[in-house]
Amino acid sequence: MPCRPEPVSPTPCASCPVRGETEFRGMSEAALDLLDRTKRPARYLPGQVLFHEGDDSAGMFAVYDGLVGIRKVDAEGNSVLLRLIVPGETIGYRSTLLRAPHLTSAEVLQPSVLCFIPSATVHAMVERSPGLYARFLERAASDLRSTEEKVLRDATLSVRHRLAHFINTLSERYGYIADDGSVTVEIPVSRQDLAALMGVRPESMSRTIRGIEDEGAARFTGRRVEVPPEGGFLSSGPRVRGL
Amino acid sequence: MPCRPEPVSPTPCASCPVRGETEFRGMSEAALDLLDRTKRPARYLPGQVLFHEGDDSAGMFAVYDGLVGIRKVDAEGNSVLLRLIVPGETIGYRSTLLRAPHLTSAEVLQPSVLCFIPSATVHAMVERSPGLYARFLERAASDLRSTEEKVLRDATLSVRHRLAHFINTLSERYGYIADDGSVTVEIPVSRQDLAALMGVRPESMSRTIRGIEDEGAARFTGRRVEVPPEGGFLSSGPRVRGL
DNA sequence: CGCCAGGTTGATTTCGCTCAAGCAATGTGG
DNA sequence: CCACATTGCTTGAGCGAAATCAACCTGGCG
Repeated sequence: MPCRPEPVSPTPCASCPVRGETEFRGMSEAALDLLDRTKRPARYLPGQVLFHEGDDSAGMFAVYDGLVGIRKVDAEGNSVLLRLIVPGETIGYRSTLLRAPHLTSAEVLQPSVLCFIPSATVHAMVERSPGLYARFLERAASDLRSTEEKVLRDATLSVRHRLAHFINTLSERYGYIADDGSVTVEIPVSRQDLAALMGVRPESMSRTIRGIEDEGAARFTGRRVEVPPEGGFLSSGPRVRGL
Repeated sequence: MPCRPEPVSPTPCASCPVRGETEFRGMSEAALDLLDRTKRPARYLPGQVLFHEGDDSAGMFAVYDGLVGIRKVDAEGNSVLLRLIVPGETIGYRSTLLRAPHLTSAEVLQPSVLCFIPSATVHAMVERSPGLYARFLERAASDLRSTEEKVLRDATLSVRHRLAHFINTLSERYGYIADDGSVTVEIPVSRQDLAALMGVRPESMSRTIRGIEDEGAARFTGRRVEVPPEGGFLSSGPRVRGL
């Protein structure tokens, strides 16, 4: 449905505002130069798929701006959204570095600017700066940590508490605090994807939100949540199962 | 409850039967020599804890023989068994390499022989053989993959199907095929841990097993399962939700 | 012997799924 | 410009799977 990625004029990596958070921080001039010459920055629209599970990797993507979702689908067509990728993070590093097929698919969720970095460039860079390996290992470890935490949350928390936790983490990036202390958070994904992110059916998501609204713990309007001060919803945090 | 680890006489790494599957395959003589001089092989008994979540890492463990479980516990005391570590795998590499606290705990589940490798040794080795980083990245990627698959399975499959899948994977290491084609699998963990591995309560595990027995899809006796030929249970594989 | 942890069973409840319909917003072709 | 699909979200009714709470075995082990 959406159109092709539209190339944008490259920002030099040296002055890239998010590079300091990527694996490409602290690299040599030469390596940075190679990156500058071969990267392909482009604008992507929601719905565009960067790669599918099983595809061979042509390279990795660095998120400059926007939001991308990592999805995994089983044989019966059930799917979960494993995680969201925000600016400063990279996508597809595993497949590129290990020259292995993708194990997940990646789909643009918000209008985004991504730098595509061809496999050859990545391999050339890790050859020259061995420190890069350590960075990617950190990234892998971080992804592993968050996925393990997700396993634990999904196994022990109710949908409601999982949602609270998710909105809590969102609030760091997508939240604003009003004068009265209430917090408004912009949820950057559709209801369906929100459900896929919590590992439940869309209907269950709807009902959970309904329940929260009914008791006034928060107000959902479209993709916006408003949590009252001393939010009966967020600050309650993960408690016992039935609350 | 169980006693201390009991040191065993070291097998030289050069003739270690499982080294070919570890990250320490294909290393230089010198590095291997360092490993030989500083590793501390010992025998461990079920129940012994190698480290707790939050502990600083003193080094990593290589599993020579036996079985270790990786556990994660939340604030309310709920816990899941994230994965089992079998011979040829390493434990605690993340914390050691990144000099970060452990994010999970590790508990011996079967009588085991483990080589403890002090942090200093690990760091000295990765300094000298940069290829080691690639190996650990592979390991991290592999752990990430299996954890992502677990998220998907837990979200989409019934307890029964998750159990079938688990026994299926166990059968590769712990299964024997009888003359009549039936498969017997040794389950190397307690019922409690089996439940924690599936992310359910022990009672639910009991009932699930009961249900499978009642319809003759398999026979459970203690820690042994016998699945009849053309196993109505394993080969059925993950199907629809309700089967 | 009595205790205790691990495991099973029973009764009940609750949560989330299924199937089905309804509804608003958007798009499309005549 | 209107009739009509389509898509995303919500709601309802009923069901089923797993949690909860509680009791009760069983086999080690002091």
